[in-house]
Amino acid sequence: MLDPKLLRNQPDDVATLLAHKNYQLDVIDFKNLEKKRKKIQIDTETLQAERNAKSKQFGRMKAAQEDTAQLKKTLDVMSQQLKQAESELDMLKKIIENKELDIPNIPHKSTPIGKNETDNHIIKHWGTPHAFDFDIQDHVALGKLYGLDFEAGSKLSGARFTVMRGGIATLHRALTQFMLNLQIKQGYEECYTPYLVHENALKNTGQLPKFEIDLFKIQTNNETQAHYLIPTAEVPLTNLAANKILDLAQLPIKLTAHTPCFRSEAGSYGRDTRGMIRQHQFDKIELVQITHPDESFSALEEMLCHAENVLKALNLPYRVAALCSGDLGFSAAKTYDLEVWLPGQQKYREIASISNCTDFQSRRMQTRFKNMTGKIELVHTLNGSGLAVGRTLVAILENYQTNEGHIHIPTALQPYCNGLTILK
RNA sequence: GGAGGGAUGGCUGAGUGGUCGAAAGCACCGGUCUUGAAAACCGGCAUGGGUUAGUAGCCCAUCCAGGGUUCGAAUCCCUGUCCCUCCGCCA
Repeated sequence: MLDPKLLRNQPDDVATLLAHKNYQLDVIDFKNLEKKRKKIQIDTETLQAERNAKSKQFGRMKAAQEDTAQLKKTLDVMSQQLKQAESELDMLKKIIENKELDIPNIPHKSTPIGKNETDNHIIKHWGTPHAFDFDIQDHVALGKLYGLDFEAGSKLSGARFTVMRGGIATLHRALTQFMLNLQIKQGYEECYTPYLVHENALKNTGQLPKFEIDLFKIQTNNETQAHYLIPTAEVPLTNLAANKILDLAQLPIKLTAHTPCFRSEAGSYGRDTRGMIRQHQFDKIELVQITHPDESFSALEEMLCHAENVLKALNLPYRVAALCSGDLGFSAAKTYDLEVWLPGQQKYREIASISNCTDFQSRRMQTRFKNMTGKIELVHTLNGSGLAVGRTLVAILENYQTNEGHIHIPTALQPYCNGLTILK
């Protein structure tokens, strides 16, 4: 959520910034609602103050055994008026709050302005795509040889589900362990969290109320409150700090977790239907940092390095994109994407996304800290992949293939593979 | 699944209808004392919102959440959530 004061005091400036994110803020509507709110709130609070004063007087008179009949009459009337005023105010506040929950974070000034992914800035390349002197295969053809079973996945659960067996399953598991260990070494605390969360957790990180369609919702018969499958571990990890006032000394908090992620992929029909690039369920190592507001942009650079180090250790060529304003996610002020080279597609494909959400999430979930002067301030939250496991597996299959259709296992993963060095 | 107990400020914990935003202790901050520190003593110390030029003042709200009773609710009633203890079941 944006700072309501900023929205109130400089709605036109905010609208301009949001336009860069392809979001149109209805300034006139907003100003009108605010004007109404202000009037009703002042009226209501004045009435409340009067009621409070008279009620106290009532108590005093009662204690002194004076006659309170006249005063009670006045208070009866006031009480009725108040009920109406309060409910009117509540309704208006709800309307405004619901609108505010739909407004995305504003892009940071270092985020390049642009319409869509074609305007992203490629800021760096690492490694060179391997030149193969034979006809290469894509991960679908290669994976099938070693236990990647798309048919079994769709038989069990439909499109966009995959079963992994044998060598592929080992490689996938080795990747998660390798990545987790690396992130722990880079200073993150390893966590295991629930994969089902309440609506509120998703509201805090910005997936709800706007993007419910992207989520899997679980509703059992005897439950009053639904659960949602997490679309990313960003949700449980970031929410660990919800409703807390942290000590300055606790910052930054650095967390990592290996979890499955569940996404309905509504609106991406027909995209990436082949292979395991876009699945309803995939594993990811997530990184989260909770930082002092002054430190968040340096933390973003640091997290980018932490993600890059995974690809470097696996010797996979990649590039880094600074997302333009129009391609930014809902909660992000600035985002870097890591794109790995996929020989099978002759393309760089997103394998990690690292974002600074500034105070957008912390305001929603009330995560604050006491600064040096004892004043309470909102923290900044960041999240990033370290990395998406399924897509890394795809990259390894395609980048490490041989003429015979074998797969070399990267040295960094071999300690986790029970002596396996090659899939053949 | 059955039976009971509970949820109060950063923490512990008192408070069963009015003057309670809330005792006390701990923690924290400032001061006195001290060569310095500790101890002791004195003082300060909840959050959100509104108004405002204001991190001044004033006002409103908040004692798990949502409803209700009442002129008035931390306190009484209803519903929900979460936690704890015992029994049952269970990886």
